[in-house]
Amino acid sequence: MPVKLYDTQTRAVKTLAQTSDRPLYFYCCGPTVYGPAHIGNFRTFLIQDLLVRVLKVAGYSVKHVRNITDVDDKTIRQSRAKKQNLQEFTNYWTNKFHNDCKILNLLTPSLEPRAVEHINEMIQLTQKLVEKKFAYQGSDGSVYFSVKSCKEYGKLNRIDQSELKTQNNNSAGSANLADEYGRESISDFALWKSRKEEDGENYWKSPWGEGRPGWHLECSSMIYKSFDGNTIDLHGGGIDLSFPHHENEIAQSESAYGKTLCNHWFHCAHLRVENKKMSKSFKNLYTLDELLDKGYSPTAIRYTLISSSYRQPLNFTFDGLRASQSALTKIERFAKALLNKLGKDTDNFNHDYVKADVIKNHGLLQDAWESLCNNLNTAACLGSIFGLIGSNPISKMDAEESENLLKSIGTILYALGINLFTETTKDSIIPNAILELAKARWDAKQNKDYAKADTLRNKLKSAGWEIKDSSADYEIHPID
RNA sequence: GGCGCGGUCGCCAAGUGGUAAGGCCGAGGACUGCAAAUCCCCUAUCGUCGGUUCGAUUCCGACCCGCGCCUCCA
Repeated sequence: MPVKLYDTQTRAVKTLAQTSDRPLYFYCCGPTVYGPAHIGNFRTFLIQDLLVRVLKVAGYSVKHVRNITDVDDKTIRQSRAKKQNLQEFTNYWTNKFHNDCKILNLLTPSLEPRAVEHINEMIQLTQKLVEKKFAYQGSDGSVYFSVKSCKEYGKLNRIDQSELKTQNNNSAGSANLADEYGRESISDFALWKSRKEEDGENYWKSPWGEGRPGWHLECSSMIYKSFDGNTIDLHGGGIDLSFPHHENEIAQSESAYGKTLCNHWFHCAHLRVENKKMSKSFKNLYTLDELLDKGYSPTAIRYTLISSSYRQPLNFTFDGLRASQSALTKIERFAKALLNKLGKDTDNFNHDYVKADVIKNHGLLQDAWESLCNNLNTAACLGSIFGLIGSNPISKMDAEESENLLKSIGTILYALGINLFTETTKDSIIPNAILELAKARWDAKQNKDYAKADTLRNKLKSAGWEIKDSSADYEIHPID
């Protein structure tokens, strides 16, 4: 099944095609490791992960490279503030990032290059640009890319160079003080930044003196190294990176190497929180830990962040999180009913069914699967799943049909990165005293001693547990 | 000012040139000793005004409103 995806550059939905028999080359701008990633960052990483998963189920092989930005203004500033050396500091936050990724069920990329390990490549790239007269050393010692030397500059974002020259007059932001740096033109950007006092020990030797790489340069170098200088098939990141970061990557790489950097650009829209832009002053910039502390499950968080169109800004709300949790419960009930039909319990569902099987026919969920292949239309996919659930098909199905449907659901859930029945901890930590009270109440109820049953139920309630009966059994749940 | 994105049921949200998926919440019903859970069931003409068309929410134009980028923010 071909996977189609919107391309920022051509502004059209295009089919992703693997070049010859090599994997699809996919590069993502990864995190800058100077603190915990927030859920907005994770939206982008989750959408990228969703794409990789969909590609796998669709039968593509993918080389997924996601970098770690571990040397830049922020990492240097923060590490010095904490009086740690840069590596010690970024290692800590890299580990934290990996841990968060694991909790959110992100697949590990094929390769995770670190910027600080590519300084030589960055110097070589800068040298090449200087030799070819695309770059120059400014009066402050830094090396800048000359935007006017690059005729195609602006092609990703359709920006006219004449606009760039006057941007500090037209820009909504504050004036961009060109003379604070040694640039010839306001739109030129730094490839190599000369050493400054505030960089501390974080500098490297180069033909232009001691200094450190510019941010844009890092990705160009890591892409070149990771994919052996080949044009890559797909490049992703948050929409804010489209300009200037990705535009600058194109300018650097294509000017230096004379070949197209990337054929397809994949950008994820931003997250808003309670309808406000995320910011520390609004106190709405949540990290994964903060949401987990509030009692939301990782699966519900993941579901919330991937269940609407990645090209639209997502308004993240706690109502939305709760809605996701309810929706997931609905899917779990359905899967459980199917499993019951086969005489199975839920314990091994994720292991036995949630897999990246490349199957031709997704049966009753073919529509759901095709929606995912169509520009990652998760909303339509989920709509199909719930449509099926609502049609109440299980009673009419035999064992083989039930088994097939479970396989189809498992495959789609793999693509979505959703595991079911993972909230087992709640049940496993019920104290024995509570278990005994609940049993006593159930027995009283069976004996039609309702007064006693209700007394015991109230007792449980005041201890923070509620009972939910079905005809043959009961469940114990903690009260939120 | 430039480049973009959007305005669909209370909230979230998909979608199509032929009269609107789905989720959450809510109403009603069944079931239940009661409750919960569960099941059933109900709720929109798609920002405004024009145009094209046999027919537009879907195409075109104008307008109103919201949002993003144009500062090393995913």
